[in-house]
Amino acid sequence: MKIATWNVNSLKVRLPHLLDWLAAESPDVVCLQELKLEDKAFPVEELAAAGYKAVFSGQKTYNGVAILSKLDARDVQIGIPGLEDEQRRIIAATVDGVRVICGYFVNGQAVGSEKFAYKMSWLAALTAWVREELQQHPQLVLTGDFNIAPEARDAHPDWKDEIHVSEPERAAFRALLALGLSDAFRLFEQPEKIYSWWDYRMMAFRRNFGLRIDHILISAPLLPQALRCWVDKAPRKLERPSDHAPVIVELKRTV
DNA sequence: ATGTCGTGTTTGACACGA
Repeated sequence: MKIATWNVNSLKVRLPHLLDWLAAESPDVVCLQELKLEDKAFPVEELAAAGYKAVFSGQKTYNGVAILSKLDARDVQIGIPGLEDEQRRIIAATVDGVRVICGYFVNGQAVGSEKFAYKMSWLAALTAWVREELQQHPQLVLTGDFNIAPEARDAHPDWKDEIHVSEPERAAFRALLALGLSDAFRLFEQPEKIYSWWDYRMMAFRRNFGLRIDHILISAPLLPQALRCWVDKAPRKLERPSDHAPVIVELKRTV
């Protein structure tokens, strides 16, 4: 069973990339972020033709999340319960007995800004909710664009901005791990300087000037099932790519 | 190096978010 996350930065623009990638990689579950389209514009039929069901929560221009799956997605939850938020950042569903939470975490813009305060309070609300979800669903995957590079090795050495690498953000990431989750990528030996996002500017991708901010966290009962986890840079090399590359975890599980 | 994208509107130029 392969579970993937990909910030597509406009599903409308990236649909051809996505369909090609689904055909090539055949993931069982795909969490998408930054759809940037309203629900009525979601490409339900194109994805169904590719063999995927979809649940989604979108809005005009910004944000928007979806879970694609070969099997049915059950018990769909949109947004963090109890959190007033117009920004469509969270969708959760149960697929084949695994609770999948797909998140487009707040960017935060700059440490100390109003948006940063929103990021930190949003992270606190998410953490409290995921704690409850874990009690209901021991087999849980929390994945998406976290907009946090957890450790120094997850940021290019020349990264100077504080946002995405600040201590409060990293502490919030560790608080999620402390719920009993593990960063699937770090369960395995990995090459150095593996990132999942590169700014469109400054020829960042060519220079590998990136951050590892897209993550797949898995709960303890799933640990024995984890086979591998990797970043797939192939779609980032195409014409008109998303600024993010997909991340995939493979679980030993029959679907 | 206010650099590139995607989307939207106050639309063929600029604002915003990332």
